[in-house]
Amino acid sequence: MRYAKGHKDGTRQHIVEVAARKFREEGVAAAGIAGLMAEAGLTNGAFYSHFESKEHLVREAMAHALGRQAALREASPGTSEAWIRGYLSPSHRDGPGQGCFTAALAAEIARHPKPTREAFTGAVTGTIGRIAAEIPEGTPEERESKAMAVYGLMVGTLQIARAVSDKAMSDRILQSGLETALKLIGKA
Amino acid sequence: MRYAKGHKDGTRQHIVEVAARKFREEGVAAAGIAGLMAEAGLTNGAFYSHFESKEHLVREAMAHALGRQAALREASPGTSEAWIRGYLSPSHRDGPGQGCFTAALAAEIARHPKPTREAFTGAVTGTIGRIAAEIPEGTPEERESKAMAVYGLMVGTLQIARAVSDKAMSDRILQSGLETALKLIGKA
DNA sequence: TGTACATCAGTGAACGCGCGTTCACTGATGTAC
DNA sequence: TGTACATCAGTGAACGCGCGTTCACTGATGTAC
Repeated sequence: MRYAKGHKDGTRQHIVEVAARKFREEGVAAAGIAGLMAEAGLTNGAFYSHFESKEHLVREAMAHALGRQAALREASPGTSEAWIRGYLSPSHRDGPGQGCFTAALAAEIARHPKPTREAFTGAVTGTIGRIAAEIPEGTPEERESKAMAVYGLMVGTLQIARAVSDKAMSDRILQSGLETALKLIGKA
Repeated sequence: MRYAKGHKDGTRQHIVEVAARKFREEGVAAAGIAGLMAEAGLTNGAFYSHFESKEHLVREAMAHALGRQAALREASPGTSEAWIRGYLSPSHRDGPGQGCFTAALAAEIARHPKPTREAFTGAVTGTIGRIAAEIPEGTPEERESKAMAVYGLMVGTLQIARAVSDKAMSDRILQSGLETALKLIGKA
């Protein structure tokens, strides 16, 4: 068969989306090429006509996931509170595949090559900037500092809530993180 | 050769220590049995006369690392501030092998079988309890809630500081997390 | 219009490798007689 | 005291398996003449 114009770009995009989900769900190391391609409806061999290596796909999947999150935030600014409530919610905890890339994979990204970590750094800088922009009081430095702490709190809290086996305790952890996060940005 | 009494226990303990370090440094999935045993000065075959499976070693290594951290904290109570300063320091960021197990592996633990997550839950409960005990004000519930948020902040902040490729930014993230954490426990 | 060839996204078998796990074996020592 | 056997921590080769990656091939379509 021959393919319509833009077909290959579409396929590539589809692989990136599947990867972005599977990496967050299973971890980068645990998600293999063959399984990924099968879920995208292709065979393993096609992978290397789209990407140079698995590491390059990691970069693209990360850019996709982080970019999507940024776009969603930009689309509805001034709603830090709603964003934080969604972030520290049971449904985000229970659905890592469509959730925060940082919470799912920061520890693993820390062990990846520098180009991957550089791409990550750019996205984190953006996220912190967006949080800082909505903090009502303080100098720019104070607001950036607070935004960093709030983001750290959100990421760590979500991770601990995911790792803990006791549901009631997990819920309390989310709730506690939420209250403190809102207090820090001056919304409670 | 025949071995002295207690020799096998010593060997086992040594394997657990090596594993606790390598898991934190490389991740559980990326640290293999053969490499682990070689670093412990043994060959791969000996592993299964000490442990039932890799997953059982994960549990033991986690208990070891988390227990050690708890013991260190108990040995010098009333020094939350010093503990938090050490936690959110460049040297902790740069030495995950001897550092916080949660920050290094929480996301991976979340994908492990329930018994592993249950052991993790117990340790986290203890850590939160110790932080809560040193918060000066509030009802027990309020102090537990604050302790959960502080621990989440510490874990997330350390992870982001580790993943980011820009050293200056990483330092600022640690510093910001530190200031806010101290403020939350009423020490600044 | 008909034929020969170029294009190219995707197939699927194979590569070497390291994984977790198993197992027959080693060899130094302790014990029984 | 000397010999035969039991014990057992550790060795190292091998198991099947899935990994990331390579590559010869397929087959539908577009293009040239």
